[in-house]
Amino acid sequence: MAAETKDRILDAAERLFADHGFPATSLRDITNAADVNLAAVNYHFGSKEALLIAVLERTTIPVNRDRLKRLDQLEAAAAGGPVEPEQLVRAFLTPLFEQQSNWTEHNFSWLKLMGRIHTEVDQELRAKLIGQYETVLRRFSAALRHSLPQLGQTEMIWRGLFMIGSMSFTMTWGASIMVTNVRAQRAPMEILEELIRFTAAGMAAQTGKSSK
Amino acid sequence: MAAETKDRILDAAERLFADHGFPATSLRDITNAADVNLAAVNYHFGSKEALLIAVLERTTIPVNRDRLKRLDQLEAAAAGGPVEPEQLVRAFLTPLFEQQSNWTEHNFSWLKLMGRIHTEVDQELRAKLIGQYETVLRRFSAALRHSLPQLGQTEMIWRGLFMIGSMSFTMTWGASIMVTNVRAQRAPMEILEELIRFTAAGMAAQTGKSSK
DNA sequence: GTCTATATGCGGATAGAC
DNA sequence: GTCTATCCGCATATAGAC
Repeated sequence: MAAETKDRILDAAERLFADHGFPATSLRDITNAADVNLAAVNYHFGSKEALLIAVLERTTIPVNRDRLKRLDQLEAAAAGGPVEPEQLVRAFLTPLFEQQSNWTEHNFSWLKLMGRIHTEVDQELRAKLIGQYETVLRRFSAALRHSLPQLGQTEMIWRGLFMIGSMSFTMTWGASIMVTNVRAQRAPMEILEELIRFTAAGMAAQTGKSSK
Repeated sequence: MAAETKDRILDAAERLFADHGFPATSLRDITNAADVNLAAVNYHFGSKEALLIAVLERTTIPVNRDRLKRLDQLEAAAAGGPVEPEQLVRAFLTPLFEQQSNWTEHNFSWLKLMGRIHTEVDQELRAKLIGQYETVLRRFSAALRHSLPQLGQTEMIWRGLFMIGSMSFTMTWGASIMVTNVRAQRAPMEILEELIRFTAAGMAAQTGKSSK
């Protein structure tokens, strides 16, 4: 039953962290929801913070692996030439959405949690998590610079930030908005397509120096 | 000294909520930083949550007033015709950045806090805050539909969400990124211009049904 | 209005029985 | 591996002196 207990804790923690945030979620909330003993978290994971890391890595590792695989394929197909910016944006965003494709109010916890992480976790813990993204960010920004040579490096950094912001906010609030606003109803993959169109257009927008 | 105490609490709370988040900040942290007595918060504001609302409203009210004023001017100038989407995006985003134009690591608390609110505060409290935005959102989305008639209502909702995501994430993390990455150095008003270019391009991106 | 002292409860973590 | 019982600190909030 050991493995099952661990997974039940991970599932409950993922959902509760996503819904209420990390500091606002107690171990008692988690162990009650998972229907396991209070002491089990510290037995299996060591601490609340280590539990958070385990929850995140369960998904970030395969997502980032998939991102790099897609980028490899695009660059191989381009044979040294630039890749379409929209293809790069797509390769970066798609693995996230595929991770949890049945995106309903009660079934998109990891996405929502990842959205939260960017704004909620303290700097120190965040630094650990960002380490996992180093390769991904480096390779994608190099590819984008190649395909959008008119962009300066500073512009690239800021536009990348804007893109991650759209993505993260959408993951955090998208499902809630679909619940409260019937007009917003869309399948997750349609929302992904909307997000790709929006961010690809933003990334490729004219730079400040040229005139309209 | 009463008014001064209240303001000192508001200033300290704004900075600490922004840096560490609402649940992770204790009243002790706040009253120590403000150099006032622990009991002063409950005396002046009633509760920790009421203090948060006071901190937010100190800025949201003038910002939203300014947004509507700018929109009034644009619509008056357009005399019933559509307003350029970029002008609408500019009118929506500028008041925020002007609110705290000296944007350095330790001097952009309110922006950062507003970025956090979208992801950190629980649904119930957020609903109260969103009430203040109702008029603003309704009027801006009507104006955008007028100037981008090819967008369906659903697409408009999602693109608005993407825009708010970019804005919110930039406010939360922009200053930290400037500190850790020298290449990202920019004046706040230049970042605002970058954000306007990015989001205006995204809002105006071709819709899904048309071909590239 | 401002302070000290304190009520009361929840938090993470652990000791030790089974 | 799982449980109960408990430690101990910090949280918000308030009572009541000044």
